[in-house]
Parts: sequence; structure tokens; C-alpha cells
Amino acid sequence: MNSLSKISICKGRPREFDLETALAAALRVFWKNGYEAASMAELTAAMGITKPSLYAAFGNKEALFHKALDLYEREKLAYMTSAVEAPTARAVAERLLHGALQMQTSTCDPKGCLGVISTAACGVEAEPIKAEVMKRRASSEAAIVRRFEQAKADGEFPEGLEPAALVRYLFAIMQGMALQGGSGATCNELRQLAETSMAVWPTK
Amino acid sequence: MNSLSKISICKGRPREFDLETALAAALRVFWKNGYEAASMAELTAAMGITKPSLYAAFGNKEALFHKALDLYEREKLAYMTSAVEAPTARAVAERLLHGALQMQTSTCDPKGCLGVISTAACGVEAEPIKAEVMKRRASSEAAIVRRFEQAKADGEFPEGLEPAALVRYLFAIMQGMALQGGSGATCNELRQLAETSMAVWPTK
DNA sequence: TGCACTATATACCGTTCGGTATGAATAGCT
DNA sequence: AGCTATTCATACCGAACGGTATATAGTGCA
Repeated sequence: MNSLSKISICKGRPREFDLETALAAALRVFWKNGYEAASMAELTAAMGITKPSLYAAFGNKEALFHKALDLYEREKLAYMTSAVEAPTARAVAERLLHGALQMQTSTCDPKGCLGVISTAACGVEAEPIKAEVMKRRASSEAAIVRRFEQAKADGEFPEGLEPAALVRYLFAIMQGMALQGGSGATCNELRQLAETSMAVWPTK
Repeated sequence: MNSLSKISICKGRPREFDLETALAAALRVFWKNGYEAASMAELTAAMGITKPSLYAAFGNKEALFHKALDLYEREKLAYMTSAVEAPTARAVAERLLHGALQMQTSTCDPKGCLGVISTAACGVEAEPIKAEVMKRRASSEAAIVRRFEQAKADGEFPEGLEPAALVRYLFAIMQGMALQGGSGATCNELRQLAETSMAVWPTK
């Protein structure tokens, strides 16, 4: 009878662009300019679609940013979640700094960090964006803090070093690296920064 | 007779606002929102003057920002120039971190750092702003590098630590502190960050 | 074929942006 | 007083902003 087995789903005219490809293009624009400075005109130009298509497919500018942020976390911030699996706190820090360094020295991606850019400056209209990014960063930090508490229980840290403080310190370095990377620092300079950070990493 | 001792100078109608006060108000707006997100409407409202008065007194938005940046460096970044007078590299770092900490924990100033905010994200129109801020930061960094080279000659550093790399590392921490301060970190958290940084500072 | 549905392209919406023309108001100078 | 110079307040400029109405084009289904 009614054969709804076939995945017809869509009755109307099929869209002429690929959602993921367009989203990736949007991500690059947000990444390069930040949320507010990324105009709909530049976004649609980079995505190769018109404004009505964008709004039909992604909702509005803010919803588009959220989906781009999802893609960013999924593809570019994977090293953060995998870093906690390192055997020691020092190795965790090494993986994090190495991952951050690779992000900034990649030749095919924009410089800087989307998260850093989005929380640094914003007008009133971008406050919810900033809040969302801060929330996600907090959950990333929390995961590393838990890992470092384990490391402390394992006796990896000298006296008086709190895991939460050490994570904040480590994240500050990575944020500074992203900032310097976005401000034209060379690969060598950033590598020196990562190496210096590891050179002073506390040992028991 | 002709008493030109009095500072007459100007013939026309005297301006009804104080230049320095208005500039300080503008600085706070730029500091809070960044260059692009600070609209002329918000600036004039905070400064208590109208748009034509602003343009007559300061030129345009970009010139106003430059003058606000001058004020910022003069009043808020004085600790950077005085830090180099500290007796050791460690003391220099301590002063810098302490100064940065005080900036972020001040209750009467906006959070974050104007320099960090201005270099993090910007559209094409703010590129010259970003370039100017980067130039000024580079000169600040250069002064600290020179001081650390002296410290290295004095044998204050362990083997293999380059002054330039150490300065970049230190600035990354301060930039990260400014970012976290602008993202709602508490005073205690920022103090922990500064203390952790000093706790791991390299000793010979 | 004709209907229902969706994506497309163009042209437009109201608002806000940075920046100004204009005329009245207020001062010093002669 | 009268002239000149400068500031003030209002109202306005063209351009760009995020977002949409509308009409056309392309698909699956009956």
C-alpha cells in the first residue's frame, strides 16, 4: 500500500548546496573575523549561497554560529578531549600545548582561536554568543581539572599546587598562544612559547 | 596695561566639557566593548557630548581611539615600564604579573585589557587599529626582552632559556589573564593564576 | 498533467552605522 | 556695538547592517 519505506522525505525542490560544506565555509569566516565582524554578506559569499537559502537552512546568524561552533569543537578541538587520556599530567599538558601549537601553525586554517576571539570583545548583541562559548570552555576546563586531580592523587605534583590553578595557568598560556598566533607571531615564536612552557612545567 | 597674562588663547565660544574627562569616558567604552562594538552613540552618551562636538574635538572615531589608547598606556600600563627597573628578572616578572592582576581585579575599571580586546578580533575596517596596538605591544615586549638579556648576562637563567622566548611566555600568561578576567574569572582565580605562574618561574 | 512542497533569486524592509551640513549660541577683539 | 571665531544642538546623509516578502523554478506524488 502506502510505501513510506523509501526515504523520500523531501518533496520539494532539492537544495543545490551541501550543508556541511557551506557550514565549514561559514566557520572559516567566523574564525577569521569573529561573530560580530562577520557580516551576512561575507558569510553568504563564502558559502556560495544567497541569504534566503542561508536563513532557510540555518535559521539566523546566531544559529549559524552555534552550528559552526559545534563543527569547530568536533573537528578542531578534538585534541582537548583526547589529551586527558595521556598517562601523566605532564603528558596531558604536552598534548594540549602541542595541539594548540598545531592549530596556530596550520597553513590552511585561519589563525587565532574561535573561542578566544568570541570571548575577547563583543557588543551587547553578542553577549549570548560570549556566554555560550564561555560555558563550553568551562566544561573543557573541568575535564582537565578532573584529570589533574587524579594526577595529584597519584602524587605527580609538588606541594601546594592546586589542580584547578594549574589548569587555569595552562589555559592562560594556550589562550595567549592563540592571541599571539592571531596577531602575526611566527611558527618559530609559537613553538618557542610552547617549549618554554614545558621547560618550566613543575616536576616533583 | 593689556593683560594678556590671562590665558585667553581662544576667541570663539568655549567648549562646555573637559577634554580629559571626556577622553577617559571614551576609553572606558572602548575598553568595555572593543573598537568596533563601541558605537558613536554609546561613546557620545558616555562622554556627555554630541557627535559634532566629538568630531570637532577628536577628529573621528579612529583618532579618538588612538588618544584613548595613549591615555590607557599612560595611566594603566605604567607598571610595564616601571617593571624593568626591578633588580632581577624574577622580580620583573613578579611586578608584571602583579600589575596585570591589579588591573583585572580593580573594581572601578572595566575587565579585560584594551590591547588584548583590540587585537583579538576585528573586521577589515579595524585592521589599522589592530596594527597600531600590535606595534605598541611589540615595543613593550622589546623593553622586557632587553631587560631579560641583561638578566641572562648576569647568569640569572638556567641553560637553554632564551630571553625572547621567556618574554613571549610571560606575555602569553598576562594575555591569558586578561582574557579570563574579561570572561568573568574571580579575583581569587586570577590571583591563583599569577601565583602559579610565579611558583613555576624558572630558577637557576 | 496537475498539485503540493521546497529552494532559488531579486528586490526590499526598518534600523543602525560613521560622519556632516546648518543655524543658533557664546565668547574675545576692535 | 559689531566682527570674527568656535562650539553647540538638531536634523540629516549615504551606506551597510540583519532579516524577509514575493515570485519563480525545480522536485515527488497522485
